[in-house]
Amino acid sequence: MDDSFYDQVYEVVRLIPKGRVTSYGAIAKALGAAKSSRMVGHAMAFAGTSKTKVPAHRVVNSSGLLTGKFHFSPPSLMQELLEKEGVRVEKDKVKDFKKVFWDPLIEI
DNA sequence: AAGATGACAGGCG
DNA sequence: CCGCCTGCCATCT
Repeated sequence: MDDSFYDQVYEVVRLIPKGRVTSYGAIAKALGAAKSSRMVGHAMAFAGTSKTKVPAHRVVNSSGLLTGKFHFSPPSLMQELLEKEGVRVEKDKVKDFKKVFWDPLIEI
């Protein structure tokens, strides 16, 4: 569980600048596995248990929806962290998603 | 080895 | 605009 697919995801997520968010599909694409978007999400679930600290709260689905907020403790933590970083969140959705969206393909 | 699962994505009604 | 179904792929039991 170290040099696995998840580790690749963590690296990308860790590169996400503060106040920015990205989508699972974008990360999957950056890893060269656009169809493995689900694996990205699964990797995030392990992010909290993984040795490496991963800002999973900066990762949302393609609609900017905080799908995995329930995996946080408390679930509201995800939204709070985002707002604290300057990301507007409304109804579990990222406001101005296009503005705060960070494309790993461009950075990497 | 086979089946079930999942923080998704895209398409359809 | 919202909700449901299917596809995809890696991991786990």
